[in-house]
Amino acid sequence: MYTVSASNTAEKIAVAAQSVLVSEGARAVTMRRVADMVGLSPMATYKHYPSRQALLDAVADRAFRELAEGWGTRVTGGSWEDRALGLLQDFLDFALGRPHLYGFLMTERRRRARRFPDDFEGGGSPFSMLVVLVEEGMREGLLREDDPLEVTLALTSPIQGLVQLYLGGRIGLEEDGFRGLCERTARRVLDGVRK
Amino acid sequence: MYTVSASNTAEKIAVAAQSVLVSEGARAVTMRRVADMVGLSPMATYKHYPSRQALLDAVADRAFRELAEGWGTRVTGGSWEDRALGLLQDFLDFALGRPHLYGFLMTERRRRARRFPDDFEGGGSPFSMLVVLVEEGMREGLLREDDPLEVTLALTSPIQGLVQLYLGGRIGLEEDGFRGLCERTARRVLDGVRK
DNA sequence: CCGAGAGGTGTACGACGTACACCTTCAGGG
DNA sequence: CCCTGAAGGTGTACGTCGTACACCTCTCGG
Repeated sequence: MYTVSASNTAEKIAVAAQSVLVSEGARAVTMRRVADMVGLSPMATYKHYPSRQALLDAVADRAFRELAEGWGTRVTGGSWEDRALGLLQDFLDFALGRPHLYGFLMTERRRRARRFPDDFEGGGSPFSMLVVLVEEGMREGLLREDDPLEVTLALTSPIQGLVQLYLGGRIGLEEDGFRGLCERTARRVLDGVRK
Repeated sequence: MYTVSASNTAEKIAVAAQSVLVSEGARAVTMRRVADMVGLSPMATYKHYPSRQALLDAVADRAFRELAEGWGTRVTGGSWEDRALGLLQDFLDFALGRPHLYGFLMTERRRRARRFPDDFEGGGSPFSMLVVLVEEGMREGLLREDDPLEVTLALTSPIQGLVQLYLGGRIGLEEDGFRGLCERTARRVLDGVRK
């Protein structure tokens, strides 16, 4: 018999940390503040996580797991293009709906996830789902024969670049306008900009 | 008659801050450390910059100005494609050669540069140079008629996305391999991934 | 019963940004 | 000539942060 939930105090701490991270960003996640939210002294946190960094790592893992459940739920049928753009919407929902979390997971996190095929390390990332879709597209003759992983990168990286600009305040568009820009950009990659 | 260099102490401070930023990142730029490098007490810094944030802003401005001098020097002639890929190389030289500075200017900086046509706010950014090239490409019938700004974004944002992944340690390639990936990705955007 | 580990506490240290009061130097107007 | 005020520099101190450390107090298996 193994313990199902070792100690939910650790979980409570992670939940508190995650809520601060989501609403105010990683800088706002202080040990004292998190401990306070859970009703503990700051040092009690260290009985569950050896350091702030370890706590943030745990939060990252939690967040990844939660996110993995939501991917690909928007559009499950329809044309190849509909499904691809559905994944795009899922990704933008996350990036624009939880910008602090996005910034934390995408730009601050080092240490994890190597080898770009993994991207989000879990199997259920939008990246890996798109890889499957790209392979399908090649089989069906919709896409040019090419390295599926690199083609997927060609489709995802422009969105990541645009989101980076948008969240950095460098694109003067409302959210709807920005979503439109992302979709147009995705189509340009599909069809090429060359005559 | 106007002052040519108001006070080079302020400049010395900025230079010191910049060197720390370039070699170790923005987090490592502390007032005490910078002051020490210049041979001042920490509080003396505040006679020249009202806050750490203001100092970092000044460093960002310096860095932008320095960078603007180097763009587009690599390839001035050759085919349209050669010149476009030359700008790509310039950009990668910067991003991979000074990763901390890149991260600071591209992801940490808020406050500045709105309206994506500006991008790097100066006229001499690789973005604005590429806009010119894209407009030329459209005039000459090399590129499909389209919004030049958005087409330029379609060409630059994948690179930014890839660099973000690479600097985040999420792409398991050596620098040369990564540069190759960037070039192949740029070509995929030019030609489209669709059959 | 007891001893150990799990979980909790308060105190304290060193780093940080920076407010504040103070000092020095020096140019220029009375 | 003094005297004033700005420009530039100093040391001290406060509040915040991560976290090391010594300590306490349950609970439970031997």
